[in-house]
Amino acid sequence: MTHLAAEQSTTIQCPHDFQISCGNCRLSKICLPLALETQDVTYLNDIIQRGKPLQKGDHLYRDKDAFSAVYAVRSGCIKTYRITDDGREQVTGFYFPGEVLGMDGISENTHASSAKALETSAVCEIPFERLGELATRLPSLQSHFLQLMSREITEDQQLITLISKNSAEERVAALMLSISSRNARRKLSPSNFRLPMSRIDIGNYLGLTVETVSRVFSRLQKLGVLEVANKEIQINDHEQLRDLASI
Amino acid sequence: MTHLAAEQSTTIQCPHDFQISCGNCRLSKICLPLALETQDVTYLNDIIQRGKPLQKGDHLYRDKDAFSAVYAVRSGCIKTYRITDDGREQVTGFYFPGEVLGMDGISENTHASSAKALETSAVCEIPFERLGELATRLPSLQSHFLQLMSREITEDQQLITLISKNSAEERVAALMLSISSRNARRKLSPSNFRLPMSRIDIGNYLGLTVETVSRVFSRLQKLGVLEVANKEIQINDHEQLRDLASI
DNA sequence: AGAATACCTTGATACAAATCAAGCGAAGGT
DNA sequence: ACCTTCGCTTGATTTGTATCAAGGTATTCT
Repeated sequence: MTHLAAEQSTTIQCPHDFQISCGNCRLSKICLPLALETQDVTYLNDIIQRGKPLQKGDHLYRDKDAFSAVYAVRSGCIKTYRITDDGREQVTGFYFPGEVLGMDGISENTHASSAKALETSAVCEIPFERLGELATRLPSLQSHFLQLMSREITEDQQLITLISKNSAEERVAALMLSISSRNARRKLSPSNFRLPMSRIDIGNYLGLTVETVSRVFSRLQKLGVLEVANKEIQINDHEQLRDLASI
Repeated sequence: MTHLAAEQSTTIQCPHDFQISCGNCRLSKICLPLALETQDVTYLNDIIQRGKPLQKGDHLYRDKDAFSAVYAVRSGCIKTYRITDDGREQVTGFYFPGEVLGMDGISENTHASSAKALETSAVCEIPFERLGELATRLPSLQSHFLQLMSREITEDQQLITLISKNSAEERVAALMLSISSRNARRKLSPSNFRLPMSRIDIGNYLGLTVETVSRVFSRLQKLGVLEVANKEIQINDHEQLRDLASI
């Protein structure tokens, strides 16, 4: 939760880069109003702490940790998850650069889930208290933050629907399309990407076992919809994939 | 969305009653800070519109409707749901008196789900714009509203976990326990209540078919955990029900 | 009151995904 | 370089829930 030393800020520049590299992404909803209304970007540096570097497997926060900040992903990928009473893991989300996580801690002042880096990642810490102070002065910041939370709600509800109404094939196809479109938003290839998460994580997110996920990938490959080489995914036919996802 | 005529305010008094009858419930999180900080309850009347009466089957809002307010349930029960691409219904929540719904509309300015009364109900309309204005002046109101949204997120994530990791029996048991504890919060019997929703709704909420829900109720009754007479539920053994829900 | 309709229950069967099992390849540690 | 571990794939079998089917009960409407 501490400010990182100055010499690290050269490699992880935050938050300036966001506005340049992610002008159209989720995070811009927080950064942009600040920049626009104050006409002073240094203001941003004041509220958003410099990037926290995380190694693969590091926890950003754990279930029951005190809540003090939300986090914007700068690079890499973070998964959030809960552990059920019988010890199994439920992945509740994958967060890519430009996306914000940690809002689950607001209601009880402790986090209701854990967040773990799936690969070497950097996040920006946005101290909640200062965000609150600032929001009272900048109504647009407040409304953008509410939008962020509301989006989290609708996305969770989409996942509920996906899990309870769709087949294994539809679920996997939908996730691939989701990652694809999030890549597109980041100006990356929507057809060619590396999955940062394991098959187990995918299964735990979609309510499936590893074996089923693996079989679905094989089936989709046999159909020619996509090619999969371990973690490398190449989508050959977006149209057909959308049909299979029935979205 | 309009203020109701004055003569109706005698039967549906709002929001005074909330603070008396639901001092410990969710809604208090919105009402109380207002009352405490202003020392003037009429202030509340200014922001919270008088109750909207709804008949069974009436819609409070529909998917894609313009978003202008959130709603606090005053009496009755409201379900929220989405329609999937193939026409099936996914119930995303049941809202009892003292609970707030409609936050899904904030991100896109249109509702992402529909809300329908399961029985004769009354709700309070809380115009979002005025809530926002007021929140900039009352930081505690703002933080309470954020808490409300955060709780919605954690509850949705609990449902995700329930659906993807638990058996039919566990899901139904968990729902019964949830309704039971929400009744307790309203000072109603936690052991004896009437279900406002149909078996179909329960199934659509828990990701099960009607038949499975019905079979589970029969099984639980055979075990002596609860007694079910159509919509009347009597929980005989909370302990055992918790075990069955594995919560 | 009686008919029509919606809702609920129970049984038989089918099926998709879980589980059990085994082998393979890549990565990490000594 | 070898061994161990972890992650991924594929096959055989089991199982929980969906589906199909039919009858019963409550509710609504005329």
